[in-house]
Amino acid sequence: MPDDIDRIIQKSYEACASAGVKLTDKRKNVLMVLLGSSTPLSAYEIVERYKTQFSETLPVMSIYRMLDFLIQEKLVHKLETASQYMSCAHIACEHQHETPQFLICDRCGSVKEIAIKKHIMTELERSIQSTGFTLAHQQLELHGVCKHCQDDSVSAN
Amino acid sequence: MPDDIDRIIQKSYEACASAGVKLTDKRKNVLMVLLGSSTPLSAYEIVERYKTQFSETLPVMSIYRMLDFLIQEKLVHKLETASQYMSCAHIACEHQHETPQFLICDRCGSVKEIAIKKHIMTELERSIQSTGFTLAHQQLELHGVCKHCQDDSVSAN
DNA sequence: TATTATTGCGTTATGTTATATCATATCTTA
DNA sequence: TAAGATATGATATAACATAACGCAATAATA
Repeated sequence: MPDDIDRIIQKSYEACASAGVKLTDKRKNVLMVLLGSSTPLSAYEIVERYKTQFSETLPVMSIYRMLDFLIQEKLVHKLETASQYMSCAHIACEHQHETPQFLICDRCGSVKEIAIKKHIMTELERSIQSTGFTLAHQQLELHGVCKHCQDDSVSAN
Repeated sequence: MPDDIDRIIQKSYEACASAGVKLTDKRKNVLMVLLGSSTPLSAYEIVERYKTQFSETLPVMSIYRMLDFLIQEKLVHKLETASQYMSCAHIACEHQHETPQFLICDRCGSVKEIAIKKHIMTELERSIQSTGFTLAHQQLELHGVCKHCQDDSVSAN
């Protein structure tokens, strides 16, 4: 896992470099916090973890700014329905990013980022455009219960 | 328009009656506030409008409770991505409610509630289920720019 | 109709998420 | 190294939301 993280960080540096922006130490650390979490985190939770992991207390304001940066560079997603932030699952992938679709487990809070099939998205878009509406950032957030939690509740019976 | 509202309120009473719950005066008034607004409102905005329309100041806490009730009875939707509330566009319709899909204009704040095509939703669901995930409340919120605002920005050029 | 239970709502306090504003520090580059 | 740009810190406050407790109105039932 740490190997993975190193590789993702490496890729992140490259992405920022080619966009002409800088992945500062603190921005990188915020990204590391998110990479190290199995669930998305709120800005305030990031403050907590940052303190634990890096022995430094950052003001929330700074965290929000760094999140803005990371979101801009598509290294982090914001889950609007949960007010939480998570690292993009595809930083180290070679392929282009597609429409992100998030499956949010309302029981354990875990989130799975899956790519929505192109043709479904195309149809969706078409049905939207017929109303004269133009989509901005396409992102779907769907709430439910993940496989793991379903299994748990079965075995609990 | 007032006729429409009367009819919707009437329908709402019936829906609550058959669900065995009560649409109190205040709950009804909150619904009226939402019905009278062309855009979704935050809980705090509802407090303001309630004061104006009904000359009575309700605590936010109460508004939240009434909203919870109205949402439960499917008379009101919460837009998670905007933290705002709006009356369901289909209270007075006869047909069953389908997956609500909201097109939220990031420029003027207006929201259009459209029904997503059944087969698109089915496909979406299938691709989700293949991951073991079970959907809870299906609701899509899509952000963009509405036709009206697009036209405005064209004529502004 | 008196008794009790339930429901609806008010009140107060506090938690959570987010942004505005101005100050300071650090990095670039001429 | 000075000038300007970028990044971060500090403080305050706004906006959204819930917890906990209690009272009052209504409903259920003896």
